[in-house]
Amino acid sequence: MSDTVKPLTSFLIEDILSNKDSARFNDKCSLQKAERWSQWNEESEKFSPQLCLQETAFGLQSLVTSCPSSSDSSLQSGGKQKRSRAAFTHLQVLELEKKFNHQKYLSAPERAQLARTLRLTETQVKIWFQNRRYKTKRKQQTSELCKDLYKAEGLGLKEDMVRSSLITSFYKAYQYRPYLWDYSGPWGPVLW
DNA sequence: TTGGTCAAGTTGCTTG
DNA sequence: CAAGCAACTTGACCAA
Repeated sequence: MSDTVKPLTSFLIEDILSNKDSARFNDKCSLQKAERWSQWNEESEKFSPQLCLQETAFGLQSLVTSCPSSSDSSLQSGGKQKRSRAAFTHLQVLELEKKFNHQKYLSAPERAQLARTLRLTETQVKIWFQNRRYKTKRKQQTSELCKDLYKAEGLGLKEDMVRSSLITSFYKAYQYRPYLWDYSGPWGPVLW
């Protein structure tokens, strides 16, 4: 039995809410969560976290990402709005990585197109590319440092020590997203 | 509890 | 002046 995860964006929330009486959405928990999300998204225009629908082998659907529950408070003690952090789906990240491997910078129309395709906002795509470029640069700097250390004589560094350190750091970087391995580019396994 | 990851926030700069 | 960028920082989330 394999489950698939789909991004749930505003149009899907609307879909759930408009079909709340149908058998398709008889999962009360999902409906309540969608209603809370809808309210929460209206209250917080700035943040639009992604939800996911989980399709099981039985055709039942339920929301699988974290969202504000009735017991949750989106307000912190100081009365401040709690910051949200969207978790992009595997498919979204894969497509973003694919695009990033092809080109490091997007034009406005390209960004809009990608955002539409992935059902993300243009800002989310823009920020993702900014963060990705910075991450790439940091990884390259780290690997350069490792190479320099390896080259440096007199430090007593053995090749297998450097290799092992690189493998450890790369494993750590991808431990939660192993599916990105193939898209890791020149800062990835090429290092060794 | 702690440390790593990552989307989003912040700051300062450039460009058109 | 708005928009986008680099270079961080922050805060939520997760695994060990």
